[in-house]
Amino acid sequence: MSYKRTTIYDIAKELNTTASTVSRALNNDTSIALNTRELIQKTAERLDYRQNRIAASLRSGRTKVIGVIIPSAEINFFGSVVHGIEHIARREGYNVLLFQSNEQTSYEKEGIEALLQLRVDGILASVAKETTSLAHFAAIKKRNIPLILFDRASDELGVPSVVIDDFKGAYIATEHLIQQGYQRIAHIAGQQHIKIFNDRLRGYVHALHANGLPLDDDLIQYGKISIESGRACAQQLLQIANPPDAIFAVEDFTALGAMQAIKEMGLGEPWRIGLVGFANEAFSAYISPGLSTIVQQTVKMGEESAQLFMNIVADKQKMYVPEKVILEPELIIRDSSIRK
Amino acid sequence: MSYKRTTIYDIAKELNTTASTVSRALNNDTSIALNTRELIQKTAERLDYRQNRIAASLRSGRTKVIGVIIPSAEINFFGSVVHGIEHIARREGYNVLLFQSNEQTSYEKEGIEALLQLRVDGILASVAKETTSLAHFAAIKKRNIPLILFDRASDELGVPSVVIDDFKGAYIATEHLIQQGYQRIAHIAGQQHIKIFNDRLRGYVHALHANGLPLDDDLIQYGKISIESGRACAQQLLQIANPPDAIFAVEDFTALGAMQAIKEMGLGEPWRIGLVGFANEAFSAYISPGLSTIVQQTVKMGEESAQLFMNIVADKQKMYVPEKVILEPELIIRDSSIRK
DNA sequence: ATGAAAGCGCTAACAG
DNA sequence: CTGTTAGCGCTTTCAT
Repeated sequence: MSYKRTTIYDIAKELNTTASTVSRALNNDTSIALNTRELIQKTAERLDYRQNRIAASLRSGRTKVIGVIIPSAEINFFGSVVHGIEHIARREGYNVLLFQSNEQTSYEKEGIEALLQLRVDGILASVAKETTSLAHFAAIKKRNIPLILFDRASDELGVPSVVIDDFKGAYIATEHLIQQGYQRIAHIAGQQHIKIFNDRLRGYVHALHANGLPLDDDLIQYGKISIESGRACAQQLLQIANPPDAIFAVEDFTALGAMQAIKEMGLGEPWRIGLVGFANEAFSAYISPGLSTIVQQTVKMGEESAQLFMNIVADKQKMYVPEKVILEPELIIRDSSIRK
Repeated sequence: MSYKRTTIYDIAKELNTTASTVSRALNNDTSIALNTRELIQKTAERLDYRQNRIAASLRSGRTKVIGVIIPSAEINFFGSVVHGIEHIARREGYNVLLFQSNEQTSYEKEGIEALLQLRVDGILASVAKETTSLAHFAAIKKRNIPLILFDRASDELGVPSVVIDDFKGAYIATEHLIQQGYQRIAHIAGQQHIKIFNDRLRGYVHALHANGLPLDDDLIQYGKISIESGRACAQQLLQIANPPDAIFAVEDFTALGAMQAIKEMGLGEPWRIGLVGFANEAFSAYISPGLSTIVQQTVKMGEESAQLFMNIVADKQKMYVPEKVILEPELIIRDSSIRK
């Protein structure tokens, strides 16, 4: 007693018409008389019909599915971006197929491979940290599948992208510390092969220059996006002969590690060492002291990415004139950087 | 100059053989001679061939895609569960299609509809908070598509499920507070139409009984999973004539709100009012005092869910003898519940 | 406004 | 071990 799926032929038979008429009616083709259209749609519902999109895709060549590759759904940032993508996708009748690369190039390749096999209509991606060569992404472009990069983007491929102005974010974070009266501001930097982390380093340097503060190499530690790395880098920084009185960390997790180090080293009231992070992770508002940080317009980022895709679908031309959307970062001031 | 995709016919023509041989070779069918198999595979690679899974699915009736419906990817818990699902799915050659219901029944229905249209081979889902009737899930079962529920499950549908032993989690959380010497332990409960929240309430009540403590209705506040609700409920509790000396909150966000209320009301050292949450959210380890809480085996939950699906695929029978996997919760003790 | 017919690319009987 | 053939369910030209 296996369940027999209703097809357009069943509906056609029921109503003494043909599959093509049924197909047209269900797609609301205006060349079908309104009353037959309505009759067919009602019958479809009665028979619990559901379009077989596999068959439709095979025939039409379009799947109405967008593939999205993110490093990890567990990072709040990407979760919100996906929300934004889904918002626009849903509105335009697309479904979103999500892939996590776990920051690994091998998974990233697998994901691209799978999405290409599934014949998704487009791919939106944020590059894994481990990834250095973008050759596997070039394969997407080669096949004329629209590709949009967000956040961890690159100009190398010549595809549209949506990014935050990381330079500016770092700049305003650093400048905020300067305005609070901190004098020796350190920076815990991220992996420099990743553009956004390099942008943040440069933003930091520029803010110092613009405000007449000297750049001291001893005040820059190269770490990673992790609590452990943040703690280790902060310990290094606070041990030097002429230690910093504030730290701008490349990311909130790094900042959290730094905060733990500051507390552990018993350097007095937390604000003694000013601290600003980047990303506004879920925990940043809840720790004490609250962590000052840079908010990124994550949902907007997703929406803009999806919109760029829709633009390409509407006008293939656009793929070849890659648009670049740059979103504004914003500073959230919490207790970790308020000097008393 | 549009890109022409390579098909098995192109490969067949190239090698003077037929599509079926090519198809078999690419699927590593051992009935094809090893050398022809290798030759075909090499040629496929050379021609940059990628299987059209749309066509394969249409023909075979299987898509090798599992649909997963979660309330939100932004909740850490579900992010990890998805990791677990992907782990098993990948191993078995399946892809995972993720849908977020945003805790809304309407999106949940849309998601199910979309997944059914896409003819996914199975659906794994966690029910939205807003959802009261499971009729739309019944539609999946009716179509003989394997359905597995995880975490927010229900026995009503008679489908396999994977859940945490919430009763036990609440029990050990409460008992831990008792063992620390707290005497008047309050509970901030969640929405009672959701089974897991009711289980937690019952676990709390049982632990009191088992340890000879009286049950006081004044010590139970009904709230929601949110910081605001946690704060409001805690304020209520701490204002009564004979206030509690400890609180077991239904979830970490609720506990966080309660912690804020305790701090704001200036009730002395944080541990004066013992506090335990549930879920081990990302922030719980980082706030101060660190929040004691119940860890759930999230990745395991995903793996078990996917495994249940694989079992059904291997043996259709299983769907009708719904298995239920119950995972053990574990207590993490942090400063918020250590009495000095 | 509707019907007839072809075919998207693949898999799977069946045949040999 | 390989080839022949049919068809999954839909869309879409072409015809009427």
